[in-house]
Amino acid sequence: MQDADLSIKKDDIDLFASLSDSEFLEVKDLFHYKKYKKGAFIIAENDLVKHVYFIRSGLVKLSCFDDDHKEFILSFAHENWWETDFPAFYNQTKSTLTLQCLEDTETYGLSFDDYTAILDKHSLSKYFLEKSIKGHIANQNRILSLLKHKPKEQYEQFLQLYPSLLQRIPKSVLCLYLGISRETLSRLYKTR
Amino acid sequence: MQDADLSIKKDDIDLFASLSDSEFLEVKDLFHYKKYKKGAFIIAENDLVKHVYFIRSGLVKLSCFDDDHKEFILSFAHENWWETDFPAFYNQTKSTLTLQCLEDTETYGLSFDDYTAILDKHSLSKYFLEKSIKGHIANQNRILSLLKHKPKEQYEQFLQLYPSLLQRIPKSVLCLYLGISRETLSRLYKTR
DNA sequence: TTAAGAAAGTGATTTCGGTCACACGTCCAT
DNA sequence: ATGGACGTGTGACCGAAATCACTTTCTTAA
Repeated sequence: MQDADLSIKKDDIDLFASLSDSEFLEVKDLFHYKKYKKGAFIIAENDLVKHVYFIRSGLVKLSCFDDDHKEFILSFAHENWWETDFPAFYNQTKSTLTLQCLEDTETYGLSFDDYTAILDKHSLSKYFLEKSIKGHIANQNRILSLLKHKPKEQYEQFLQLYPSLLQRIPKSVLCLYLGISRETLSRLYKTR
Repeated sequence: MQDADLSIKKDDIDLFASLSDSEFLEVKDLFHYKKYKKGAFIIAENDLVKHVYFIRSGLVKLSCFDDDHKEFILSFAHENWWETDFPAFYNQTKSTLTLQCLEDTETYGLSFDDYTAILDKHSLSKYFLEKSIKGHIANQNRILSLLKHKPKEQYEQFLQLYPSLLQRIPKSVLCLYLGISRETLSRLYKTR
């Protein structure tokens, strides 16, 4: 294995695009590479959430569990997304959510202190603002389809928005995201 | 009516807090004051969405209508919130959402061009990023309570998070936000 | 190759919440 | 004061989806 494989490169994260070469060299070591196996937890319940994670490759789910251990999926995050338990990250408190890999995945972790530092020093807040707005719009669409609570429409919206994800996510997991039972989901996409 | 009443002051919008007096003078004229009566539309369907609105006082609802004119409420916005039809604002296209006043409300509108300009010139992106992250966390909580779709829990979460809003919003409107029928909402808070 | 487990399909039954219908009260404007 | 608009409460009914129980198919690892 060569050295080159272990060090982060400028086009590994789109965040670096707006930085000069010297700025990139300043910040590159703040991003900590880590590899997880399918099924591994990046964040487990009650972890202290020290990092926000850039997903370099793979697929993860951000979930919440209720009192009877029923799972609900807040979001899927795949290549080029940032994800973490945001309430816990921002307040530097214990997680109430879990972040678990649906595939082998590679991440770059950025600590809270380093995150706040680069916002100020390199005015990268515009980058994160854009990501956040996109997320906000996606969330609103999600809320809308949940409000309408028509299982068929929800499934079809997912199909339309994320056709490529459909192959990567088991139906038994997808239903935890759509908020419908495994059985109705199964019955859905055959009667169409 | 005196002059002073018509001009924007530094503590009218928390955004101005991070600006020096001279910076404030530079940008203050970009914010356009407008007053709406209860029931008025700030954004009607198919409007070109030119502004993002800071709610100075009052209460508005951001809604979506489906094909049979059924209404769904994406969010309520009250004092010190920014609101608009974000997809339409960011792409400068026609609105698919409506923004309507539940009370007499005062707003400061900021145009898209001026918005993008002040992000760069005065690095106010950190301010908007913080607002956006807060919105993101609120949206995730909302998604979670919709996923669980237990009417009782949804109502109780709203009660807990926004107790003061409860008095300002008719039950017949609240149910469009909670995603439950007027009747079940009515039956809910007496059998507890 | 096979055994074990995970994921998915399907029928039967139940239940929660939506819809419909109507009554009641309050607040204005005529 | 009267009529109308609006917001709300409540009963009866019905249907879509959850739940339960079981089978079948697909993975994966020994």
